Amino acid sequence: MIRKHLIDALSAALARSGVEPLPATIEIGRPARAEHGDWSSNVALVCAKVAGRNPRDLAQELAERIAADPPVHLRRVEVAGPGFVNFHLDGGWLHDVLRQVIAEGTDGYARADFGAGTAVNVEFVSANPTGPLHVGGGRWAAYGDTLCNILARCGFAPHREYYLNDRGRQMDAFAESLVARNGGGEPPEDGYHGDYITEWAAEMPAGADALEWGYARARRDVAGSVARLGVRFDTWSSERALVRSGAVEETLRTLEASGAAYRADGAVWLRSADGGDDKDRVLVRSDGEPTYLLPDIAYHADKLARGFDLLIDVWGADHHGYVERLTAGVCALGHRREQLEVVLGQLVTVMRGGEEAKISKRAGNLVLLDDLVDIVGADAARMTFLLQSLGSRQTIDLDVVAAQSMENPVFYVQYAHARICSLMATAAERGVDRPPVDDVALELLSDPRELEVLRSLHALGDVLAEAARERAPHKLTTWARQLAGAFHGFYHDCPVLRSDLDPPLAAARLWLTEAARIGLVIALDLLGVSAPERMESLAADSGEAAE
RNA sequence: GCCCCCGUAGCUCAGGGGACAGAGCAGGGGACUUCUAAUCCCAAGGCCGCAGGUUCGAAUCCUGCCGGGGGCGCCA
Repeated sequence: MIRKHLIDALSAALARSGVEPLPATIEIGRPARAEHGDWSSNVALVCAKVAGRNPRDLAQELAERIAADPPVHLRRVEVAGPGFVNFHLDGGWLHDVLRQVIAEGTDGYARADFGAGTAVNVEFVSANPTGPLHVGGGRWAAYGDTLCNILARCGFAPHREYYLNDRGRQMDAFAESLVARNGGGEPPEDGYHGDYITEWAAEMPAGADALEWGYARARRDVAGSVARLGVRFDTWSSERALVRSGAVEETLRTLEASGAAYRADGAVWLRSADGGDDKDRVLVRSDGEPTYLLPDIAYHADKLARGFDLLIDVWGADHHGYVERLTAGVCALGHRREQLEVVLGQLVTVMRGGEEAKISKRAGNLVLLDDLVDIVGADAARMTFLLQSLGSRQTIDLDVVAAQSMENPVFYVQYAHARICSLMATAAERGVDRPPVDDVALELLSDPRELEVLRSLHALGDVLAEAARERAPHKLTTWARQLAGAFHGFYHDCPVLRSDLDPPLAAARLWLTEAARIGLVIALDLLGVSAPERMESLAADSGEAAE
């Protein structure tokens, strides 16, 4: 709202100053320092060169024109630094924000439609169905799920998908290991040696097909683990089913027919080097077995055939070398490069007992996602994964996490929400009157603490759009912490229900509190973290309280 | 050798062209007869790995180096 008014004013001033061509976009931002005003524009700096003007002079001229025909809420406009045009506003623009938050509520506020209904398939986790999910899998689960939540709020139509590599050598080794343990023996050398194999083998009914049974067992286990984090997949795709359907063979035929694949040395190769890869890659080995790549290409073609406009794959960074060949294969089938986007996440390092816990399903020294959730709870676990960008490696020290679980930022944010609920409950108890927001004198909200909460709420729309566009859900986490901080500060300095408070101010503050609640609810919901109405006591939750 | 990611306060990390770089934790000092102190405030803490370049402006973009992690198979 305010942004549009200011940009319009700048645009008009530029036109009247004879600057042409007018810049394609005029950007305004929120300066870091209060003395630089509420909003700031660099247009004069950007335009100075093409306009053949001195930036400060141009900025001065723009400022004068704007002052002569001031946009709403403008108090004064100044030129600063090398040529910034700084807008100093009255608090009214923030009171407008408050009205908007209240009017639009948790469903409507900060909702965008730039996704334009784009059907986007987000594939994440996709760990092999040969065992329980380890801690690292939680990062992909939390990331993928929250990304989908954010995309949905921005107008996309996301679909959560898990791909199961349920055939091949490792599945055979997994099945053999189950059979061996079931018979009281040792798994083969290259089999799976974890304790869970022994446990699962004991559960396996006599006469069961170990591969089928083990697959179902593992899948159920993974589904249960991610469900504890609040993650549910819309589709579990099976590689075996894909093979059975003939889609893999058909993909091969299509690639060969178009010349994208060729035979050499007894194998079938993909001309991936033409698509930007280092070299051509084998699709079918000389012994007739397809490599990983061929069914993967078929799988991605299948996803596109199911009507998705965009595929987002969330992979561990250890697979980065695989991106180009898959992309080349998908493009060779006639799809556009932009339809497949691979997000690479750095791996999670788990520390235990002061040293790195090497994660290997085969060796069996797993640190399970379930273990982490047992220790810190689902909310703290999920928040932990969403704290930092996927590009930076995450180290989870189980000892530290257990010892400091109460210091997890999730409680800071949840506490803000709980405080609000408590405030509202007290207000209801005391029968405090809260007239409709339109009847309340919001201009009474002028304390820096109050305005800070409103500024924070205003930023949510931008934060969400950025998080969606950059596939960076952690930006929302950062925002939630910021809003919670602003609210805690407000709560501390600005009494809402104190008896000596003027009723009009109390009413305005109650609405401000309600707006903060709306912001927190939106963020916590998108992050997949609960918004408790009260915090459980500290003592009851001392580390091993596993629910 | 080539490719990808990272290097910011003692620690864990935000910030990823805009003005004087932020938060949490640890450590120092304060604030509860009050709507929950899981909170708040103050002080302290930085050649933003190094060196060049682009730009009116670089922690941010480009190049090179250094350091850490990962990947370079007719494995998955």
